[in-house]
Amino acid sequence: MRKERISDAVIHRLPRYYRHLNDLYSKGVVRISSSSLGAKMDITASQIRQDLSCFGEFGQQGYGYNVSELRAEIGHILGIDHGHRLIVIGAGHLGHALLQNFDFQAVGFQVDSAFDVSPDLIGTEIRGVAIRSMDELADYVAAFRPEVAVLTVPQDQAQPLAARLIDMGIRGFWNFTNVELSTDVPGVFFEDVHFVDTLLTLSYRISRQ
Amino acid sequence: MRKERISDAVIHRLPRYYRHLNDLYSKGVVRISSSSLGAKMDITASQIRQDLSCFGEFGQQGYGYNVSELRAEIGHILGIDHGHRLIVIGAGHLGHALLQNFDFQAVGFQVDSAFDVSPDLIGTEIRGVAIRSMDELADYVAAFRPEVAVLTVPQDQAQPLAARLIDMGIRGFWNFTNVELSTDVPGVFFEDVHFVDTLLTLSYRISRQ
DNA sequence: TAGATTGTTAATCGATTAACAATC
DNA sequence: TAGATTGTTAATCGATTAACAATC
Repeated sequence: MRKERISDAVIHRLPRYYRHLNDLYSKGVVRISSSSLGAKMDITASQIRQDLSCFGEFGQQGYGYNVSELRAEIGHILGIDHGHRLIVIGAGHLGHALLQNFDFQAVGFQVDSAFDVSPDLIGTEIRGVAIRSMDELADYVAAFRPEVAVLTVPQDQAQPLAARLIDMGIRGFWNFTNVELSTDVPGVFFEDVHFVDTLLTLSYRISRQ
Repeated sequence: MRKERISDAVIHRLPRYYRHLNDLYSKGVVRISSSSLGAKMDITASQIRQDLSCFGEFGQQGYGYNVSELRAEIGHILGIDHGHRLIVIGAGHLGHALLQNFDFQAVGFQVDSAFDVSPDLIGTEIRGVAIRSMDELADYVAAFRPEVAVLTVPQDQAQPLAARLIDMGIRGFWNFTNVELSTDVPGVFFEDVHFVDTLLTLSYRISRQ
């Protein structure tokens, strides 16, 4: 039974399902039951079946789920087949690390340009991605209409830059600065990657016994 | 009323409280009520008071909370005053970015060494942190007994490396590789920073209207 | 057919919110 | 003192788990 409103709890489990199914797929596993997937992921079979039922019926009684099929379905739910265009703003160490290591294509994002203010970087290329001047940003966005921007810029620039980008039509922010971005423009989404939060959670855990 | 068992939901909100209190503190705000903090953080005042009550009584009726005091209390709860020692394993782009940009000291971690296999990197220094050969790892850990390791190594090395480090006595992992680490040794904690999960969440959101 | 496993409904559990007496 | 706001108890809401008929 498809659900109207999907809870955040479910949404946040989807990428993890996708990751585990990818893993099974790459190992050549053909079918899996909710109970064995649950064992692998350390969650209940019930939860898996409940979660999936929000989006459709992907299994078969007595058999379980076809790994390749379910992987494709969840990928589709996550929108990896939309071919979203993405730009990277800030090509310092972190931006560079992402461009160098992160497989944007594998999750359906197309990147061909990053932007920075440093004359040393402008004109260079990282893994086929051109680093352009921030002066070109507006023209580029107007011409190629990317939907998502990755922000790896200094903290104090993040919010005003986001505001500018929203005006230009950017609808998603993968934000690596340590500020929480916001807007009153509807249909704009932020994913803040707060490194410090996860390290503090770890600190909390190792600090008590 | 202090709680026995603190739920994960509460634990995961603590770093965010800390971040916001830090922000208020740096702006010179002296006191804040649960309702104005709630407005700033977009959660209910009730939730804030419930969360804090797991750890003690930090407010005052009719007044609210002293920002500096509450910040210190939450910092203490998170263990930022433990002076945990930390090492970085892998000094590629991401490791480099972290060493260059991330303020470990501000959250109470001491770092003086990173480890890598690349001869080009071994012997160099990033922001005062020495990059050493992986061959020195065992001796270093035995001598200085760091508690936390940051993993920014290739995927296939992550799990065996973690096993080795656990044997050496490492109890916390800040894991940037795209694999979920595990162990049956008790008292060892993992914080996986799965970049791809947050980007997929963003993808999900921008993909439906 | 018999066994396995689904999707879904119902039961349980836990987390969030509301209410309020206590008190600064 | 009067107003504000806490910490906590009780009420509500939502998420997780259990159970099971349906069926491959």
